[in-house]
This record gives sequence, structure tokens and C-alpha cells, in this order.
Amino acid sequence: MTALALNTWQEVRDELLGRINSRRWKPGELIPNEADLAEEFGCARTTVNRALREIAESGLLERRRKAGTRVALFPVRKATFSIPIIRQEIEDRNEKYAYVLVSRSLETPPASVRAQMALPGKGKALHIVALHLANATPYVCEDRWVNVDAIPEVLDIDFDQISANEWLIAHAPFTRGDISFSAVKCDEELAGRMNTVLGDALPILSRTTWNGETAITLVDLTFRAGHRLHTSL
Amino acid sequence: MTALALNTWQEVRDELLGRINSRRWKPGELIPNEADLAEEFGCARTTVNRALREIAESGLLERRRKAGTRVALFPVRKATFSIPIIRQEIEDRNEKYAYVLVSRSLETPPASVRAQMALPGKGKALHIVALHLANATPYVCEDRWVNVDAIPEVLDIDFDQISANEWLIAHAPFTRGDISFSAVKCDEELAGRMNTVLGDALPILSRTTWNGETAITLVDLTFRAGHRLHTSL
DNA sequence: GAGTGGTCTAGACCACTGT
DNA sequence: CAGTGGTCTAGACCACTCC
Repeated sequence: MTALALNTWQEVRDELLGRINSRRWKPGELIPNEADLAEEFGCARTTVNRALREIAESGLLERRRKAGTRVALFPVRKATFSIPIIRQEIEDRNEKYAYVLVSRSLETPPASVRAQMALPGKGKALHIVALHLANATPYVCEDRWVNVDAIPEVLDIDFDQISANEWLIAHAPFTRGDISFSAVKCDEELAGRMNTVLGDALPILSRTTWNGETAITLVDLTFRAGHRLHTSL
Repeated sequence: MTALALNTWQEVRDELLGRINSRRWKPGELIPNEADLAEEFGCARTTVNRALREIAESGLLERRRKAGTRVALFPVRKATFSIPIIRQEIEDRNEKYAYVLVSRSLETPPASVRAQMALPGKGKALHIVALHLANATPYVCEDRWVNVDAIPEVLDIDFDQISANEWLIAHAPFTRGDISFSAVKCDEELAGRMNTVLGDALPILSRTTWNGETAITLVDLTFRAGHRLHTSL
């Protein structure tokens, strides 16, 4: 065989992807080890490793020390989803962004919120409800609880001008977050706020962010009817 | 300063994350270059590069040649969520998986489908509707169009026993996909299939997969009411 | 024990881009 | 032009895990 001479990890990656997609390497099959591939491609093992690692991260390959690298039988493909800053998302579409605070108060959160944020029994939390508008039309309703023990400064902010969304991004770093998507039937309260029809199906994105073991904030973003959250593989 | 001696890229990453989260490096600020950090940490530049690259991929840092590395002003955090194999998702929760084919026919797809799949004017496509059940309860409804020009073999398969989901994963590789998440109000047809209440809000995951510039399949997965798709940051 | 992937190192050159 | 990140190389050692 003539030497292939693939010099960049991207070229190596594409060659490997080609062999997987063309079924030259079949699902479940063991592929050659890094050293052999490096020799075949005429490059360093490090380069092959980088390519294999990227593909494995996308779910198409499964790697285990000593056991080698296999083509995944059931590739669990991974999509990366960017969490948008709502203002940017709207302005990027050349629509006019506006923000309206609906309510802001210190309350005892309901049990479900306490559970999701792992809050102790009876403390209070800051409850903020606000609307984000695109071209003067309700775009998303932000319903948020903030752990005031973790971020006491938040009590000094009236979220009249700046959204809690943006303030927290800039002032309350987090180390991890849980996200879930679901759908909700529009109730009377939401219908009033969002100016939509009672009973409409609205997509919801819920997010809890943590700094270590301490919950920072829990937010439900309820989008207007018909909204789609996009991503790609 | 005493040498820090961080020896692995994970340690370097954690140290860097600490400096970002503690605001020792503030949003928008330029951080030292790789060579200086490598010297400070007492490791190779490659190791620092690996750590910085991972953080940049998560959205917390922005890197440009010559311009250097900055802490992101508005960190667009990226969540990766894995596209589940429905059977696995159900079985992983120790529930009994079942599959029922509802319909399978060669049809002229509606304009919206043709547009999303970039199909030529008047060809037909395979339309498959099926239910996935968990413990004998409808879990998700799969409504799928398959491009028979791209995958002619698909015409030989009656999807009576194996779901199109699994058959395609094993037989029709793709190079990229578009995904969108939204919500839909349960209509009569869905209510009958899914055994839910008319008017319920149901979460929908839509996916189009491509092999190069050719669309392979477009699928709408409509989940039962209350279902949540999880991921984490 | 031995084979595989995971990572580190030191040095080098290249690609991009701000000044 | 010069400074920065992006990558490649060759070699080395380690960590894990299958046999």
C-alpha cells in the first residue's frame, strides 16, 4: 500500500469517519490501534489520538484501554445546545428587545422548588417574574427563584432595568447546571402575561445552576407558542 | 512565587476555572498567554493548551490568534445532550419496552416536509408512524419520512418488528443533523394514538439527518404529556 | 502480565491577525 | 511585522483492564 500521508488531525478524522460511514469498519468491530493507524497514515500517534478522541466524544466510537477502539453498535449521538442570552437571541434576528419586570418578592418557595434547589426547610428565596419582548410581543416569560443565602447581593438589585438573567450571568458564576425541556399547557396567568390563547402548548426550558453543592438559581423559561429551540449534530 | 507544579491538564483546567469563577480574572479581561501560564504552572505549553481549549469549548473563554485569550463577557454556555435510542432509554429505567407499527406507506410528502428535507418536486417518500410503549403505556409517537432515493433498501423492510429508529441507526449513516425542540397541542389523532387527553401540551423533538447534502430522514418524536428531556452543563 | 489508550514533554513550525 | 494560538513530532511513562 502506498503511504497515505495524512498530516492534520482533521484529515485523519475525516478518513476515519469515511471508513465508519462506508462500513469498511462495521458497527461493533474492533479497529486497528493508534500505533498501527499512525504508521499507516504516516503521522504521529498523537495526531491519530486527537482524531480518535474527537470521534469518540461524538459517540461514534467506544474506546477502552487494553480492549481497544470499537465502532459503536448503537451510536448515542451528542448534540451541543447553546444556552442563549435572550437579549442577544432577539437582537440577532434584528428584532427590538424589551424587558418588563412583572413581580419581585421574597417568598417561601413551594416544596417542588425547594427540592430542586436542595434548599433547607423554611428559608425564603427571591422570586422574580419577568417578560422578554421581541418587537413589543411577548417572547418568553422568565420565572425565577434565587437562593439569597448564596447571593446576598441580589437583594440590593431591583430588576427593573436589567433582567435577572443578565445580572446573574455577570455576577453569579456557576460550576454546573441541570437543564430540562418540556411542554406546558397555557393557564390563565400565562395567557395574560404572554398574550396567547388559553390552552396553547408552550415549550419550557428549565434550568438549575449550581456553584459546587449550592444551588444559585432555578429558572423556568416559557416560550411563546410555536417557538422552536434549535441545535445541530 | 513558589512553583505551582500542576502536572495534568485537568489540574490546570481546574485552576483556570477557579481564577475565572473567583473573578481574579474578570469578564472581558485578557489572561496571560500559554507560554507564561506554562511557566507559572511548571508544565508544558501543550498541557496548558489542552486545558484552555476545553474551557473555550465550553464557552467561558474566547481565543483568537495574536489577540490572546479573554474571559467571555457573555458566556454562551453549551449543553451537550445525547440523542437517546428510545428502547434503551426505556429499558434503562427498568420498564418494559414495546413497539407498535401504526402505518407505513409510500406517499407524496407535504410541502413542509419536502422543504425541510430539500426533496425535489414530486417524488414519493416512505412515511412511517409508530408507537413506542413503556410498560404498555404510550411513551412516544414516531412520525417519520424516509428519503427512498437515498436509502432504496428501506423499501424492503416492513417495520413490523424493528423500529425505523433502530434500523436506520444501523443501516443509514449520517454526517450531520438538525434538531429542534418545541411543543404541540394534542389533536384528536394524537390523542387516540397516545391515549392522552385532547388539548394536552406535548413536547416534540424533530430531527432531520443528512448524509452530505442528501437528507436521509425527518422524524418527529412526540412524547407523552409531562415528559422531560434532561441534560446538564 | 501485557497490550491498549491517556497523557506529558520539549521543541518546532505554521496560520492567523492586530498594529 | 511580530505575537499569539494551533498543531505536529518523537519519545516516554503511566493507568487501566482484559486475559
